[in-house]
Amino acid sequence: MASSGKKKATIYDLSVLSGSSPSTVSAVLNGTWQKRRIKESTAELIRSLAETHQYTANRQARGLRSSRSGLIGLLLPIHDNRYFSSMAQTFEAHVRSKGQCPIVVSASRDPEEERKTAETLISYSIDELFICGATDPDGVHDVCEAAGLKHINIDLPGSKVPSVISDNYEGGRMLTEAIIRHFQATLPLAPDELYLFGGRNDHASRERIRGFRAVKQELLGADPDACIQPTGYAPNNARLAFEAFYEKHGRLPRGLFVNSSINFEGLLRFMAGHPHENFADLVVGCYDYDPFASFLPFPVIMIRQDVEGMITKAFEVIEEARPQARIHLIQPELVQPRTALTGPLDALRDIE
Amino acid sequence: MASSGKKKATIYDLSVLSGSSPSTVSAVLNGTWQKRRIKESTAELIRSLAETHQYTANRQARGLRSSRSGLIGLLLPIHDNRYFSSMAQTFEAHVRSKGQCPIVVSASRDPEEERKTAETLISYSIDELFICGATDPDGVHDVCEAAGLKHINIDLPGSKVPSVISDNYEGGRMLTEAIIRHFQATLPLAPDELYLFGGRNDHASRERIRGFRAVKQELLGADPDACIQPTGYAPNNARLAFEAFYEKHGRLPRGLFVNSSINFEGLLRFMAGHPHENFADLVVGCYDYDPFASFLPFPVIMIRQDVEGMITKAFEVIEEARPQARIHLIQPELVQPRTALTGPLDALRDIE
DNA sequence: CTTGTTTGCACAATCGATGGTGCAAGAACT
DNA sequence: AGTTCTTGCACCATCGATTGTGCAAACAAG
Repeated sequence: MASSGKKKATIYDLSVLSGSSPSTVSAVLNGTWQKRRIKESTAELIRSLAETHQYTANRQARGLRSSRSGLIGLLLPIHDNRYFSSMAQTFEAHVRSKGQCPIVVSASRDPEEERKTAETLISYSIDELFICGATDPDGVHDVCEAAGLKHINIDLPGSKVPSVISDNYEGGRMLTEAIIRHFQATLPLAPDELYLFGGRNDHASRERIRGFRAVKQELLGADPDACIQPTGYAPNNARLAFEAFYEKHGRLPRGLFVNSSINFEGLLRFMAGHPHENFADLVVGCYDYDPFASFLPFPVIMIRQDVEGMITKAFEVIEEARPQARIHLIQPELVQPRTALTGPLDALRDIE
Repeated sequence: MASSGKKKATIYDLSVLSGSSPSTVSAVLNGTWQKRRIKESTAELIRSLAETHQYTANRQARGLRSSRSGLIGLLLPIHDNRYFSSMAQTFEAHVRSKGQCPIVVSASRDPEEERKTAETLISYSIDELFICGATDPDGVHDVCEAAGLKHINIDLPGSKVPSVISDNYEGGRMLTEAIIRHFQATLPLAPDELYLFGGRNDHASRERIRGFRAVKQELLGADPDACIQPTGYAPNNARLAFEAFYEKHGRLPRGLFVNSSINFEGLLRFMAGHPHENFADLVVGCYDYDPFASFLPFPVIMIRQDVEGMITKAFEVIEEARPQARIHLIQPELVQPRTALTGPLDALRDIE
């Protein structure tokens, strides 16, 4: 690949060119020169030399010396999903606005991989780590703790440091209620016509399920265990669960609470094998927002988690001196069918 | 945040503990010890000490010395979109399998930001840079070139180094033809009933438009200029264009070629203000695949670009000794309506 | 028992930036 | 003129790992 490049200029090069010492050059270029009483004219000279020689500091050297890197990490389960990708997008904007460099990595919901990934990031001396949706937040905590790295949990809580998460109980309630109300004008739902699919034994799923069951009890008067089907997060497992149900009952439940957009993809895979008409009376509630899903041929009620709110709060909390290991709840938002919300992309100007 | 952490162990700590010199410790731990004729027993001792003290090398120090970092960068326009997020997901898997650390950053389609972001990555001594969907690939090239950094273009081509991109002309043809054929059984399309919306003056859009026009000429016998509406990539600009058309004609064209899923979101925003029934005879072709979009209430034909293929090819090409600045075309795939394809996530096991 | 080899490792310079300390020249003051 | 400040910068150790070089001890050969 193209590599004719001469070596990058260093403070030593500039020190020779300017006739001052490396430390002076360093001070001028990193902004501490006032403190070091460098003459304005000297600074000016060095700055212009740096400009013409396209100097940029070697961050590895700086980081080595200062044991900080300017990197702020975000550990995600996956990239390929609107919820997490908007998390990445929003995170990036925040980090950039602080003049630091975001580094976003995914760890596939694997506790071992989460820890190893954290180790790797630590070996680059990242300054802070945002742990988002980790399967084992406390495992990652131990790794961070041992390295003295500031960190915080998002999306799924840990018990050792503060966590900023959606109010999943309330969100679960809102979504369940919205599904039920959607049927009230016509043929009201029976308790065993409203199922929850997807998710597993994590805090978010448990809270959503708790909200789901509570509202079913309140509004439908019953809450059969069989209506809870935590099939994990893989789309294909969800698909299999839908197939199994369909096989057994000859149809889907009229009301579906789908635990995440990833699980919803499992529903799509199921549907690909069946004609649309089979789902004429279906109402789906999905715990996650996706603009395209909102316009599907059956009513899709969605929950949009407040990603911007969570990231903002997380940055506030992580800066606190002695943060308590408490959970900060961020309210999610109910999104009616056929709604196209704006997202982080709308903050970007479109360069034509 | 939690920071009781003792300092991390260094080779100097281990050298004291083991009674050997730092260089010996270094050699043992980085695998060059055979070459240095270190006794197996010495190596064993050091390895066990490293184990019990949880030693991990400081990559900034290593990178400073060796002027490599183990980081491989991916520069994206945005995160928050299934095409680019699957790019990130796939890229990450490839980099991890090479034992290196992926670093994914977005630059908002802004040429200036693209260059600055590349500069930043370079200051961390990244080893390679994959430039994906850049508005100004050659501008980024100059920055990389000056730093002697290996790089390659993906998705949008540059003229200075190899590029791996979709065959957008062929994809445009396929998609256009599929839209037209979709109407042939019923009431065939007239030339002025098939419009293209979205995209701008970039290579991908130009090629897709070229394919679009060619097929219209071939199959419909005409290709009016007015049918090309390159509204940029922002969803809201696309929405405005649809509104304007609707205002003027009282309806949308029956056939729509939408340049990207982001532009498609603009169509959704337009639709949110109008009842579904208005779009009973609509057929949309979208140049990008999104599983939810594929199941919308009107036929949506999509193009899935071969992300895995592009990334694989890019890794091959970037390793070549003297790569030519040529364009490698990767064939995209036509996706019929109501199709739920598997993606990079399916490679992950689901931990229950 | 001397000379030549091989084995096994230690030493020290180096990557580029940072920041504490020291010191000369000029200004201010007595 | 002598003393004390202040200004303006240079010097040097340091961060942790890599790597070329040198050298003693162990061993083999004659």
